[in-house]
Formats: sequence, structure tokens, C-alpha cells
Amino acid sequence: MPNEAQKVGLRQVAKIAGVSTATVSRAMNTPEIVSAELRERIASVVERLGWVPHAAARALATRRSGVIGAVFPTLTHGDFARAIEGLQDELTHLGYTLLLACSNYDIDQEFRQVRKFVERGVDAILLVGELHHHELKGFLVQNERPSLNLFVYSPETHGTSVGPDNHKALYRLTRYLIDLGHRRFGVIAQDAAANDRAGARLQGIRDALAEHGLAVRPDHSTMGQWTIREGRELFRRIAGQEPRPTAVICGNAYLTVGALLESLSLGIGVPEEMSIVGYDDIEIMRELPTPITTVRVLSEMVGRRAAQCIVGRLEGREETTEFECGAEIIVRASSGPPPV
Amino acid sequence: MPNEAQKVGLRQVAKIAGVSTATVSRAMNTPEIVSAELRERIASVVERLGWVPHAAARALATRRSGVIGAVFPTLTHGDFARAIEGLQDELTHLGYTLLLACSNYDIDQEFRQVRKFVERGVDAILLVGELHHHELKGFLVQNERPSLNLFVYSPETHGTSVGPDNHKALYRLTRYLIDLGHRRFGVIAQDAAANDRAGARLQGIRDALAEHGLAVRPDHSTMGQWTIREGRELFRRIAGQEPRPTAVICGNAYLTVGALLESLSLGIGVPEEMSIVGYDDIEIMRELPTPITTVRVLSEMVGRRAAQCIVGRLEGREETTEFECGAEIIVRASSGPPPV
DNA sequence: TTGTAAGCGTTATCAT
DNA sequence: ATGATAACGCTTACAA
Repeated sequence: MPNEAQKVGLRQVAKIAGVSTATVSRAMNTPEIVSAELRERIASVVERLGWVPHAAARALATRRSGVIGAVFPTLTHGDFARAIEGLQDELTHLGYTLLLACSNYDIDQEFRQVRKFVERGVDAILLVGELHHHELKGFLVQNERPSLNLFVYSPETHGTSVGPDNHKALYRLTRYLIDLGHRRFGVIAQDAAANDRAGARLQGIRDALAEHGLAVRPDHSTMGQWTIREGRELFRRIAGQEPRPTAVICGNAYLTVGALLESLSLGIGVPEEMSIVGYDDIEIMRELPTPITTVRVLSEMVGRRAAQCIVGRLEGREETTEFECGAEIIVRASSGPPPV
Repeated sequence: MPNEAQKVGLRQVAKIAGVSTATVSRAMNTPEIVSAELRERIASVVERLGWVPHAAARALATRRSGVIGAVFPTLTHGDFARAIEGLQDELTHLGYTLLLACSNYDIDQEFRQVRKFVERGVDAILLVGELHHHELKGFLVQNERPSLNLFVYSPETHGTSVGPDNHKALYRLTRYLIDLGHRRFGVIAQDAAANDRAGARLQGIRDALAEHGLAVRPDHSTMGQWTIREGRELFRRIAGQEPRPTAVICGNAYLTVGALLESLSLGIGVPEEMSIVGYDDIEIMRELPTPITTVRVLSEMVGRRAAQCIVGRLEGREETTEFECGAEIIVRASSGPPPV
């Protein structure tokens, strides 16, 4: 009597079902090549014993874990949260699992998280933006982990990134305002220091303006992070300038909401006296007393496409996924022609 | 010449460093029991080869993965997002990794996610609330996975849950309004069908009222989910009743914001004509034209404590963590005495 | 303090 | 279609 209390495992299942371990393994992974009879017998034993296969053992044998690691700058911003939800859901359906980490907008921390992920045996890595630690790419190549950059896209990055074209989105939004007749622009940008997407958006604004020989005056240009309070303060600062811009473009949803709320407090008519437009569309933007014109980013879709794309690559499938996720301008009451 | 291109692994490191695999393993896991000389020699080889230990192999050998699985109803609500961020950060510091899934408020889906997690080899499971699939607990016990319920707490659940005491929080908030003189209450509750925490909060309101011989009139009682739009609609419905309540208690942050915005639209003075109070404190609540009185839940702390608590249990440490995360009433301009 | 070698629970390569 | 058995890469008694 060598083994009194066998713990449930592939072996035990095989023994009770009267087959080899290999057959049980096949019955689980490639049922179609196992005879119906054995398949059922095995299934019933598995059920009866409540056996749950051990993923680490499988990962060791197959050298694949079925886990995808994603590092986001933060998890609390609406756009990332939505993307994570889409990502998670889609990965689950594809038979993968999501390992999540947070870099706090710090590329060193991001790199550390990625290292941990590789140790954990993730099959692939998902990142936000294209600005990373300089050793990151080499590290991933050396460790043979495919990766994808989220929330960025430009024709040159095709195949390595999935998201909206930040530059194009703000270029268009700015064009829309120019076409309305605006010539003096204020900008409440998101700090671009550790955020290449914010930088691209800013550049989109500048390029659109430059085409018309326009530029943002320094005293109309401010930089914030992503709180409503900052949006208020920066808007107040801009609105206090003389001359005041006729349109203010904000870098993210919260800065925008802050700007709009401050315009209310200051009694500045929007859009009669000033237009305010934003980036990213969250519910509050359409529920405020003056609903806000903004760029709708399909964040959840970014997550879903990223999942499909990376899994497709892992499984060596032909890549048909679209990489660019369109960003649509939603026109609401906060924008209109400049005052005469 | 048996092995031409050895791939980097423990073996290879050991060979090059001129020590046994056991020593390398020790140098990685328990450096203090390895002589300084070898430790350094090994470290340099590890560095040079860029070796990254294989977590699956380790998990197989130690029968622990260092991974914690958490299933949340959704990832997009602010409170959960904050908790996840805290959880993730704290787990990282403790040397663990977070595996994340989403149940969409569906206990069957939750159960499926938990099964997947167990297959993935998580060491422990984190859940939200205490209402789960009836087989869930048995499953976790059978598979020897400790678990913790988040965002709930009552003395009876001590040791198995970490979060605020939902009942107590709303009991107190209601008492606060009663003490201000309110006697007619409206409620915009969050649907409690698949949400035991919402149920507990509702009960807290009822119990506080009952102590004063009060109750919510059916036409002052509504149920929503968690959008601003619903908050608006339900507030409008309640405010249209005759008599109208003098105070409205809302079940979550977005319903509250909706109620406040609708009061603005309807031109109802807050708090002169009606008081509006909410649950959970998000930035917009203190930035609206009328800042909102609400219950602040320390969501990030829920995440952190949960991490400490579950890791403590896994590592067999004496448990000193507090399980109840206080919920504080933040009084702002939206609440005051009832109209005379 | 260090080395030897037996697992850990699967999958995958051969045969049969 | 099924079975025997050698990996997979690391940890950990047990020995030295």
C-alpha cells in the first residue's frame, strides 16, 4: 500500500478511469482524437473527483501560460477602466487570463512590472503608449514576448499598436473649431512629460492651427493632470487673460468638466462667449447644464481589439484585426461660433 | 557534445558559476544562507545571462503561485477601480501578483471566473460582497483556497470580510438627516437584487427611520443602477410627488450626481427646499455648483487591507489587520434643515 | 555551507 | 486510438 491518500491529479483520474495519463490529457485538450467511450468515462471520473488541472504544470510542459500581462498608467481613469473591462472580457472568451499592473505614469516602474510579468510567465505584454524604458523593447525581444502598445496609432505603428490616432483626433477637433470661425485658442493640455499620447494630441492642435497661420499664445496655454479642480483653475487663468480666447480645448475628460464648471461659476456664457471642447466622452459630459462637445474614444473597443490582436499573433493566425480605433467628434452645446 | 545551445536556465547559471543548481536556487530565494562569495558570483552570472526564473516551474515545485485572483462586479465604477489600484499596489509590494476578472454582477459568472482562477493556480480568491453562488464556498474549501469578501463588514463576518459596514454607514447618514429635522424621506436606492451591499444600505436607512416611527413612502422609494441619467429620472419622479420628501438619500455616487443635476434643472433649491445626500465620494461631488454631502468610503484602503489580510493568512502570520474600513460622513452644502 | 537527486503535475514523443 | 515515458525548470529533503 504505497499511496494511501492519493491527491486528485491526472494520474489518479487515469488510474480510476483505467486509462493512461496521456489519454486523459488528450481527452481534456483534444477530445476529438479520443474515442467517445473513453472520453465519457474520463469525463465522469473528472467530474466525480472534482479534478481541476494544474495550470503551472501545464505551463511548464507546454511553455505557454495562457496569461497576458497588461501595464496601465493608472486604473482609475474612465478610459483605461473601460479598456481593461473590454480586454478582460475578450481575453476570457479567447481562453486567456489577464494579469494587471499599474505604472503610475512612471516608465521605470512600468519596466519593473514588465519584468515581473515575464517571470510570471505571461505569453505577451500589453502597454499604454509608445514611450517606454529604453531597455524594455530589448528585454521583450530577448525573452520572446510579443507586445502591443495601446491607445496610440499612427500609420507607421501599424501592427504594433491599437488605439485612436491621437494626433488626427485633435487635428480634426481643432479644424472643426477653426471652421466655426475661431481664431484665438486656449489649451488646457494634459502634461505631456510622461505621456506621449497627450503630446500627440497637443501636436495635432498645433498642426491644425499652423495650417491657418495660427498658434496658441503662451498665456492661453496651460498644462494640468486630470482633476476637475485643475481644470477649473486653469480655465480661470485662461479666461482672465486679455484678450481671452474664444475656444478652449482640454486634454482629457476631467480637465474639461472642470473648465465647464468654472465657466458656470464665473458666469461666462458657453458657447456664446467661449466654446469649450474636450477629449474622451464620459457620462457627466452630456449631463452637465451645458453638455460638452468632445472626442469619443471607444476605449472598450481598444481593449477588445488588443485582446484579439495579441491572441491572434500568439496563435500564429493571419492578422485581420483593425488596429486603428476611430475617434469621433461628438458635437454638443458647449461649442459654437465665436462671439461677433 | 550533447547540448549545443543551452537555453538560459537555472542549470546553465549553475554550470557557469561553477556551483550546483541548489545553490543557485538558494542564492535567489534565501540569499542569507549562501556564502557571500558564491552569492556574488551567482548574481553576476544571472545578470550577465539575463536569466529570468520560470514562475511556472517554481509554482509546480513549491505548490504556490504567488498569484491572488480577484473578481469584481465591474471595473469601471470609481470605488472598485480605486480598490483595485490599492490592491494591486499592495500585492506587488508583498511580492504577489493580481489576477483580475469581472462578473458583471452575475453570481454564476463569478463562480465560473473563480473556477478559472483556481485552475490558474491562484493562492487565494478575493470577492465583492457576501452573496455568491451556492457552490462557491464548498468549491473553495475543497480546493483549499482561502478567500475574502470585500466592501462588506459586520461584526459577524469578522475575519472573512474587509470593507465598510454598509448598514451602519447609512444608518448614521439617516440619523444625521433625522437630527436635522427631516421626517419625509425619499430614496433612490441601487438595485439590491444582485447586490447585498445595496441591500444592507437600504436596511440601514429603514432601521434608522423605524427607530423614530418613520418609514419611506412607496411613492418616495425608487430603484436604479448607477447612471447619472437614472439618478435624474428617479429624482424627478420623487420630486413630483405630493407631498414631496424633504430629504433624498441616494444609493451610489452617480445616482446622487444625477439627482443633484436634476434638482438644478427643475429649479428646486438644494438644500433650502430639499436635501440630497449620497454614498461614496467622487471628485465631481465636491465640484458641482452645490457640493454634495456624502459618505466617504476609503476604497483604496479596502484594497490595501484586503491584500495585507489575505497575504498574512497565506503566510500563516498572526492576523492584526483591521477588517472594518470606516465610512465617514462628509457634510457639504447639499444637506440642511428641512424647509419650515 | 554546498551538492545530489527526487519530485512537482502536466504534455508530447514515440511506439504499439 | 492508446500507452509508456521522457521532458518541462525549479525547489528541497537528505547527504556530505
